[in-house]
Amino acid sequence: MPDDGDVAAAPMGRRERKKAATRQAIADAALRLFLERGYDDVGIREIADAADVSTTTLFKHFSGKEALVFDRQDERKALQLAAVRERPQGQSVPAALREHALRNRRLRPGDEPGVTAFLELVNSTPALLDYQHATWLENTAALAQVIAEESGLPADDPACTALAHFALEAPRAARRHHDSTEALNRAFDLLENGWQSIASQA
Amino acid sequence: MPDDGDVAAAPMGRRERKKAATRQAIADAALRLFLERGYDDVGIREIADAADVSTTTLFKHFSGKEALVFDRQDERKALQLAAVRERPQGQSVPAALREHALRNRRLRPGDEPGVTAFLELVNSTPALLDYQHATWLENTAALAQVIAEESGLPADDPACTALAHFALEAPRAARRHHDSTEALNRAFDLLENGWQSIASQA
DNA sequence: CCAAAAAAGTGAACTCGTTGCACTTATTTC
DNA sequence: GAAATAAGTGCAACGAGTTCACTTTTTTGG
Repeated sequence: MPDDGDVAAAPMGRRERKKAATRQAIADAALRLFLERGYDDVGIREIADAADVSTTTLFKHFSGKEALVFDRQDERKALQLAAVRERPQGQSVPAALREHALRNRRLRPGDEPGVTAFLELVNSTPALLDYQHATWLENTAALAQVIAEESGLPADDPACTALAHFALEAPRAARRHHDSTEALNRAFDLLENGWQSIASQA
Repeated sequence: MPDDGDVAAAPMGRRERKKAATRQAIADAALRLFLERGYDDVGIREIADAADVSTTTLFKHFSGKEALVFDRQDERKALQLAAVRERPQGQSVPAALREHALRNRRLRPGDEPGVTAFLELVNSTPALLDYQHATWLENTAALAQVIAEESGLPADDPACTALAHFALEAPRAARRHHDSTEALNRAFDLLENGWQSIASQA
């Protein structure tokens, strides 16, 4: 309680700071337990106990068990939109999406050790893969709009939604193959070739 | 024991017939209750009671609550594969998939009244939409193989998986737009145009 | 400065899908 | 006809998620 060591980062009241701290404590406890013993073998009540809060409080901060793991998906979404908006001159929209997808694939050796363990956790837990994909797809509308802007097509052209949706699905389609890089490339070949005839009508 | 509507089925023993009857009783009770009061407002125990079985028995016949609603998805999958295999001469694979998708869209006027109510139930229940889509996607591998056969591409070419996956996703992408027919067509335009350059390499 | 609103947190009880267990039938097989 | 096999039973339990009535803390404004 007597915690006066202010680091003065943002203009936050005490209340907001405490709230953020509670949230962080919960997320940290959850991630630690999940990494130690696996997602399915850790219960909500255990997490709440470890973070020293009640389950009620936990659910006021997170919408569900899966949400405990993905605390920062909004950033990923924004990065994807930026990748399209700020693509090199002359590069097509699907080409930019391809590049971005390739760049953000399951990371290679030489990342922070925590990151590897995190991805291992996600990739080995069906419930987490599903949740991640579902939230990833929420970017469809925003991405479709960016695509429309960048292509000069009407904002509500269903072709933009289609490209957005397919681009977001591509990683999941590639997941079935041993060589995920080639699979991803083939999927984007399809989209890139198909998009040419659509974009040329604009 | 009422006569089975099934045509020329294998010689069923009494045991198998009773099992099938129990299964049907459960499915019937479930659908009736769901249509009467909505999916979320009917519990498993209620359904078991209505079908006069125990919940244990219910779960020996169906893998979960959602499976009670979709008793015959295998047929739909087989029909899609057939639509590609038996497409008209000279029609491309994605064109056949487009036709099939358009033909099987929801709610054309003039079908049996039960069908309309059923689709209404599914389309208004997120849990059912998700489940339906998940099982629909299970057709990806089979569809990819048919595509490979029909295109002369290697059986494990990721491009086939990509086209299969995207074609199965197209209806979901189109769902966001008011004019779902146009949206579906735009999505398949993308795939059809893109596929030309891939298929021509075979 | 202090009362009262607002927000965070609590703990327990509850719903609901789902599973495990020990058990009883009914049917098939030898 | 006995033994193997499979269907079905009833009940208790589990865990995720939600709700409720309640306490504590922080903010606000007269």
